[in-house]
This record gives sequence, structure tokens and C-alpha cells, in this order.
Amino acid sequence: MEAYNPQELEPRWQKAWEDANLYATPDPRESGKPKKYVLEMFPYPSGDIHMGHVSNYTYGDVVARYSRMRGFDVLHPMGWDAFGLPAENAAIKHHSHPAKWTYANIDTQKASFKRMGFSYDWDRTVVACDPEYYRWGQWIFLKFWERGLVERRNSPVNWCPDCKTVLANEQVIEGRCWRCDSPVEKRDLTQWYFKITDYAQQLLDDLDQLTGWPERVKQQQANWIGRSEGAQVDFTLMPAGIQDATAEEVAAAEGPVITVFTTRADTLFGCSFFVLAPEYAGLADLVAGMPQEAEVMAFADAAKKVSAVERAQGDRDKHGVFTGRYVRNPVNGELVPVWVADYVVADYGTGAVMAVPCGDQRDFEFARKYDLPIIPIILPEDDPLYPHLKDKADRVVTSVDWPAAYAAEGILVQSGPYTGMVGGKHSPGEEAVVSALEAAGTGRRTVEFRLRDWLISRQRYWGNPIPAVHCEHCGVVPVPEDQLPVLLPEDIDLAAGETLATHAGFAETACPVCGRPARRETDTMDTFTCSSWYYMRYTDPHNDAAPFDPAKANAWMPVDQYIGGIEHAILHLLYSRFFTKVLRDCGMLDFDEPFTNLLCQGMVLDANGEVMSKSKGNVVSPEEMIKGYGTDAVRAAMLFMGPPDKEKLWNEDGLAGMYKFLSRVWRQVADLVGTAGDDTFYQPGAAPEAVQEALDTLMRERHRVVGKVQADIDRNNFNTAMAAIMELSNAAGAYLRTAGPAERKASDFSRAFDREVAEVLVKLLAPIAPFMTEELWHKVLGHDDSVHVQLWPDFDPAKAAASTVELAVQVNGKIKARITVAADASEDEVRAAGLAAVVDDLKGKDVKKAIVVPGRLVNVVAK
RNA sequence: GGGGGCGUGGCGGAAUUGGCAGACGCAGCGGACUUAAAAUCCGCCGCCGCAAGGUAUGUGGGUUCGAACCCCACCGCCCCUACCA
Repeated sequence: MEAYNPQELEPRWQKAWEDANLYATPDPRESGKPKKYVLEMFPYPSGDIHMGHVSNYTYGDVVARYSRMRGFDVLHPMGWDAFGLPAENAAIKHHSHPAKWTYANIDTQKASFKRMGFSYDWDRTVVACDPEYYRWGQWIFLKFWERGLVERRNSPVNWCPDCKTVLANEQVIEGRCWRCDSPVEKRDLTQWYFKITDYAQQLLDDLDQLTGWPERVKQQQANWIGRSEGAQVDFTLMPAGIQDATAEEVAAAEGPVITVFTTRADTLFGCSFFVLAPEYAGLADLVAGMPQEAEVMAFADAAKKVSAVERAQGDRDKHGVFTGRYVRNPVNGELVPVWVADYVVADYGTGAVMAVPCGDQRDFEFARKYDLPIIPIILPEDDPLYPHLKDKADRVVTSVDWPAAYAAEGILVQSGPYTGMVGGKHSPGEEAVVSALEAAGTGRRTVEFRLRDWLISRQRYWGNPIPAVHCEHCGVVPVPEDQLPVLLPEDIDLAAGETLATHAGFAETACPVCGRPARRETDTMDTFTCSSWYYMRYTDPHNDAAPFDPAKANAWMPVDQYIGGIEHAILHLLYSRFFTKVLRDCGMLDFDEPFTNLLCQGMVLDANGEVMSKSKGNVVSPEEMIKGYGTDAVRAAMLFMGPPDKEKLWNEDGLAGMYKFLSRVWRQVADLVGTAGDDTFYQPGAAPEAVQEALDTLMRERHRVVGKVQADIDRNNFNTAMAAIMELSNAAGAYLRTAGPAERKASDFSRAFDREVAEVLVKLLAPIAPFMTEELWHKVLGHDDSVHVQLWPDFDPAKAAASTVELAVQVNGKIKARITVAADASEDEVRAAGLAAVVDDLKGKDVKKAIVVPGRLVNVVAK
């Protein structure tokens, strides 16, 4: 047997598998086998692959290969998320076309994936910038439009000055662009939206279905959707100068309604001021002609210019200015001064809030700063003020000097008819106030979501064109289905600053409704629209009549195991869930959620726990690692490094150790099989005692380890699966050592069993180290077909059990002795043996009881 | 501020979810083979102790026959989110 030489055998098998089309996808509707759709998030073709790709795709490949061996029909495809800004930037830099850069990188990555031995069905590749794919993205856009889920509207949006495009809310991280980290600006622009908020409740509710998702991802999505139950309360804007009016005049005054959203309607009696966001739409009208007009408008303009980054990082100091106007509080008719302040966000609720400084910390800080009253209307019972205000329905204390607001549950005081009730979020007090408001017509129960509609238009070339036409006569109209795809023009000089909007020819078109000259929409769609449905296209990638055949999609979907980075906890995963629900409502899918089980892999860091980056010069190249140790060792080392969802500190020592382990298995398999001549079966008792014992141990390990590896891979515990395989190898080593070649050859005890162990070892490693095991399977074990089409080895739990077990004997929880008992000994026998083993420790003590934990220990309780 | 998670040898990590803490590996130490080295193989390897033994899962309490695991408080670290009314 030759030495293990991955550099020689790996490329050879890579080619053989490709020639044999070994990983072609079967059709589960024909085979009758259960299906398993194993999917890893498709990569962005930014260059060659890095260690993060190695880890992510190795996990997926192990699951896919293992699932095939377990008898599943497996769909395991790969493609590229190929639209996006980096390609455009590269094109500008190199005076080239984004497609050139993109496809060159795809070729590079594809070659690397093949070298990694990933078992993809390359016939099902989806490339997002291919018109054969993106035309169906446009088609889906039209379906959304038909269903009223597409909207074009003007509002303040996030603008990245560096990427020169708008961004979705989800793409702004701490006030910065998710891609280039530039501070994001607010601009008023007319943009295209997908109305994901129509699905907010479903997206929240259906999280409960996702039992195979990490809790933290579900929690993040729930927080992002941000459901909040509360009430709208109508305040009436009073005519200017109302502050000089009598109480009767105030009560009779009329004016427009300004509605606020609140979760604490119970605190309405403590409302001492009222705040509008600087962006509040009616602000200019509200202060028009007032002495404060100039000051207010100047303040609002300045506040709007404060960047999101400053807001996120700044000192949180709140600023505001009085408008000179008042609103009337619907519960008590009081006049409440209206302020404008920068701590109220424009696009949540109504952009106006009632301020209750005694119950809300933000309002409290603002009141302190501008010397506004802090009316105590809710107190804990142990508050020193409570005895004084208890049962006082009318206001006797107008302001307090607290250190902070009291936001928790408490007893309402100075609150008219609600005095004495329990107040707080979802409290009886809140219920009562909202009911009264509803009866009076000045308020209503409502639910607010934090989730905003998905802004999908981008002012960039390298994306999927929005299929719409602007016609002077017909308005904005969709491009008819039979005119799809709207193709990206290839002749564009991005380096010269050309865009779709300035491109000669692209925008010129005829209105599909009236036929008159019209202008084509020149925005493209967010790349996240491409990644929101690619996994469905894989089920039917060559369909030229529809994005996919629903029958095929429903046969393969949902994805059984999805694997990717945690950075998509909100973005991609939320959008994909949204797309799935809409396509379901279009009648194209018969399930609610696209991804049944989700594995979020942890980052691969360098040996010091630092993120790998070019600037730090600590990037580990997969190619170098493969050159040194072979693909199989790289894959196995990655799996063995730790739990897949945790961070992994890559160090080459571990890789070298794995190479040694694979080499040892290589030799062991040859050693074992070198003695296997005929089909003589293992005969208990036929071997000399020591050999027999080693053989018995090995046989138990063979069964135990198969069960363990299976259970571990089923739970994605690849690291412990790897450890278990090492244990089997260690047992095989001990056996081979005990029974030397001559001894084993001469005896009739176990040649068939030697071979069985060799095959089990090879099969257990096959999903992890596909190349080496294939070589062994053919060259050493003498098979003609591939190890990767074999069934997973069986195991018998009964054969994994030893005839005797060692138990610990504790006295009062401390281990004092060990006993060996028959595995099938009764509880009484075990108890007796345990007590006998610790008689010395029990001298002078009174035995209360002895607890027997079968297979584990005996604990004697004694005083 | 809100939410989630984590804390175990020199290191990566195990512990079937309340039952012998440290599996498996890396590093280290000792040995065999070798003229020598590499490779390979064997043994040791939490801490204190010559040993018997004691003591150990961030700290302090609690529940339990029994706690790395459950509860309370504290300390430390990581991630997400953020003036969301």
C-alpha cells in the first residue's frame, strides 16, 4: 500500500466524479424516497473563496453526503448572488464591465468549490445576473404589483453618499451603510417599496413554526418586527392664542386633530407637554405666522441635518423648542404646550407623542432640561409620596423633583376616575382609559410595528431593472409579462459616470398601455430581491415559462437544512420569508416558511481570535492549506475545531494533527484488510484471550461509534462526530497492536470482521473526507462503485453494550469506591455491591438510603 | 437603555441536558525504534501533595441524595438593537 498522498488522489477523484456526474439530482416524486434539500447561502463572487466559505460549505457538504448515504434523495445546489456594487466599483476601476469581473470570479470560486470536493449538482447552478434568472425576478415583481404590494412614494429615505444610492432600513447599521460603512444621510425621495409591513403580523406569528431555528435569530427578527400594542389618542390642536382663553372657551374650541401613538394611555393625566418630530409633516403650517416660526423652523432644519451616526453615537442630549401652540388633552381638557424635539422619530407611530415625564425617562430628561412640570400620576405603593396622594383624584401636586421617571407598574393617582387603579403597560388602568377614549371617539386600540416597508429601488446599474414605464398619460405602468426581461444594456461606460438614467437608449420606450413615447424606469432592484427566491429556482432551474414549476418547488421545498452566516439574521432571512408568503398567496407554493432548519455558522478567525483581513495580513488561504495537507484534512480539521455555530480559531497545528489522523486511518484500513482473505466469520471464543478482549472491545466500539456519529451529525455536532470516529480508530489501533498480522492471518477468528470494521471506518469518514475514502473504497477494499452511493452502516445498540459496567460508589455525594457489576444486574444487586464496597466509609454512620442510578453510580446517604 | 448568549486545564473543546468533570485533539514531558533526525509507536499530562488524600467548571449564596447544568445576587466577556413613546 502506498503512502497517503492527497495531492495525487484528490484531483483524480474530482475528475472521476465529474465524468460520472455522481451528484446529479434525483426526482423524489419518482423514487419514492424521502427528500432532503440541503442548502448553503449562495456566495457573492467577490474573489476567490476564503476560510469562511470553507467552513460554511463543508458543513453543508457533510450533511448532503451523509443524507444521501442515509437513503434520502438530496438536492444540493450552488449558485451566485451576482448583482451588486463591488462588481460596479471594480468595473469603474478597471474600465471594464461588471459582468466580466463577476463571471471571472464565479469561475475562480467554482474551481475552488470543486477542489473542495463539494457535492453540488452543477447542472442546477443559478447566477443572479443571468437574464434567464433575473427575468423571473421581474416577473415576481409584477406579481407583487398585481397584489398591491408594490408602492412608489415620496418619503425621507436613507441615502448612502458613497454608494450613491438609497438603502433599506435593514441595510443601515448604526447609522452607516452596511456595505461601505459610510454615514447615511436622510433625503426626501420618491422610491419603490415592497409592502412587507402587510405581512408583519404573519412574519411574527410564524416564527413559532420555526422550531429548527436558533432562538437568537428568531428573537432578532421578532425585535426587528417590533410589535407594540397600544392606542391612538386624538389631541385637538387649539387656535393660536388659546392660552389666554377661559376654561369654557378652551372646552368649546375646535381645531384639527393630531393623533399620537402610546402604549401608556393610563398616564394621560400626567401629560404636561406634547412633542412633534422635526420632520413632522404639518409643522410648517402649525407655526406659520407665529412669533416662534423662524426659531422653530430653524431648529427643525438643523435637527434634520444631524446624521444618523451622530444620533447613534452622540451623547443623547435632547434638544427642543416650544412652538407657541397648544393641544387639548382629551381626558381632562387641559391645554398642553406643543414642542418640537429631536428625540421623537418621524417614521414611527405618527411622529407626534404625548409627553409624560413622570412615567417616561426620555420625557423626564426633556422636562428637566426645559423646566417643564413633572406631574406625579403613577406611584409604587412604597413611595413616600403615596400616602399623601392616595385616592386624590384631583391634582394637588403639580410637579416633583424625582431622580428619574417611574416607568414600571404602579398605582394611578391624581388621575380623575382612574385614580387607585393599577397602571402600566397592558394594565387595568390602561384598558379603562382606552375604553373610555373609544367610547368618546377620541381614541382607539391599535398595533404599531417597528418594521418599515422594504425600499427596493437602487440608483445603480448592476442590478435587476425594475420593470416599469413612466408615461405622461397613463402614469407609472408595469412592463407586460411578455416583454420581459427588461435587459440591462451591455454598452455602458461606468468609468465615465454613465448610469442607466443617462444611458442613450435604455430609457426610451413606448408606453405599453397607450403606445406613446414614454420613459423606462432606470432604477434597479435591491440585490436582496435576487436572494429572496433563488432557492426555489434551484428546484426547477431551466424553466423558461415560469420562475419554477409549483409542483417541483413543492416537492423539494421547504429547505430542510439551511446554512449561512448570522449576519443575515434579519436581512436575507426576513425577506425570504416574506417572498415565500407572497408566492404562497399567489397560489404557487403550499407552505408558509422556506427554511425548516437553520444553522448559523460562526466566523473563522485567526489563531489569536482576530478577524482575518487583508489589512491585518492574517488571512489564511484555503488554497495554501490544501496544497500542504490536502482537501480532506482541511475539511476534517474545520469540522473538528468546535461547534459550527461558534467562532473558530483557525490554527495550522490542528490541521497537521488531522493530516496525521487521516494517514493513520489510511494505514489501519490497509492493515485490517490485509488479513481479510475469505468469508470466515468472527467466532467468539476462537481467539487467544487478549486478542479476544481487544476484538470484543472493537466490536462494541464499531456499533457504539456508528450510533454516536449518526446522532451527532443529525444534531450538526460535527466536532464530536469526528471525535467519535477517532475513538473507533483508537480501538482499531489497540486491536491491531494486540493481534499482530501473523497472529490474525493464522487464526480463523475474524477476517470478515476486520474487513467490516475497515468498511465502517471508511463509510463514517466518507461525508467528511470524500477523496481519501473513495480511494480506499476502490483500491484497498476493492469495490467498483463509489463509496458515496453506499448506504450508511447499520448499528445494533445491543452489540454496543459491554457485559459488565464500572460504577462509582458515592457516600453523601462523594466518590469513595468503584465497583464492576454485570450490565444486567438488578437494582438490589447493585445496591448491595455498592454498600459492600464502602463499608469502611460507613463505619459509625447510619445508612438512610442508597440511590442507584443504573449504569452510572450508587449514592449512599448516611449520617 | 432594551434583547440574546457565554464564562470548564497551557490551548480548541467534551459532558447523552441533574448522575464518575476534562471525551477527542493540539501543545508539553518521558520512553521505544534509529548511527542520528524525521516519520511511526507506547506512556504521562487540571491544581496542591512524596503519598494517603484534598481540591477544582468566573465569585458568593440557595434547591437537591447528588449541580458545569436548576434558582437568586454579583463580576467579566461577546453579539444584536437602539431616543420605537
